Amino acid sequence: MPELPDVELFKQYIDATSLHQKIDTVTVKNETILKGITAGNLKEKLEGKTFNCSRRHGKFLFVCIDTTSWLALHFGMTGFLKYFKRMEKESDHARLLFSFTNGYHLAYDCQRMLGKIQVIEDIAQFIKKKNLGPDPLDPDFEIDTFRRQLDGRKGMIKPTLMNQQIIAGIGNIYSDEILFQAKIHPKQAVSDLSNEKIENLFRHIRSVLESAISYHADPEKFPEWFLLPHRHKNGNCPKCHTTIKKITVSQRSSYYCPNCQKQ
DNA sequence: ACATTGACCTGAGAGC
DNA sequence: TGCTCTCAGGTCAATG
Repeated sequence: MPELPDVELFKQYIDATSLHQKIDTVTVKNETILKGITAGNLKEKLEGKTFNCSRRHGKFLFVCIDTTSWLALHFGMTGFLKYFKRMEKESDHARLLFSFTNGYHLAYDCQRMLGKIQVIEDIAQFIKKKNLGPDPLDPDFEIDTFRRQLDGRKGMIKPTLMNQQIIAGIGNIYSDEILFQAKIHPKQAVSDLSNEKIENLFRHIRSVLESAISYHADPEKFPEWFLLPHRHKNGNCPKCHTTIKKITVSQRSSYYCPNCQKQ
């Protein structure tokens, strides 16, 4: 689930539920999701503190603890957050639990444990160290930046869009949606894209991600012209009704319309 | 420097 | 019912 739109919604969720609440206890249920910090040190670092603000870059969510530290959350393939009061409402794979003094809890749930939580000192430094590309919803991300990022690339467009070092936040699902809206075949070589195609692609990156957030990243609420609700076996293209095709592109399944997205 | 591959995890669902 | 196999929206290190 967690690509940029999902993580943006997690941010809104944490802002609406967990900011400005005193953390009473931190329970680490599975230490594998911690990176660079032990359960004991994390407890020590957080208990008695308050989450004051949050930020997002690509698929990372940052929650500030104090002036010199942030909690950096990554959700892997199956991570999400859940805020609840009664313990029987706790989700099945809660790996980390923040219990606030108001009696509520915030769980970090991650079934496959591919997500990671760490404590960092500086977001800009973290982004630089990971070599993350620009966030496509950042107002400073403009067409010229995008062109520069694609310059010299020889690979296929889909894996390029999913490369976090080129643009941060797009995964398997939304790359399919963006390419569908931009009418580009997932295997199209980046070097073969015309200027016009690149501009069009740039526009669709923003519009798809923004729309997805506004529809709560829920395929059931997506408008009819989205590919996502039809992105399955025997699905039909919402534009021309051709049967959606499934292929493998760099080891990930890709769905596209063979009529609208010609190579 | 860039592109591609396999490994890392767990569990749901399909097929037998 | 129970077993096995495949697949899943993530990255990362190692290889060509």
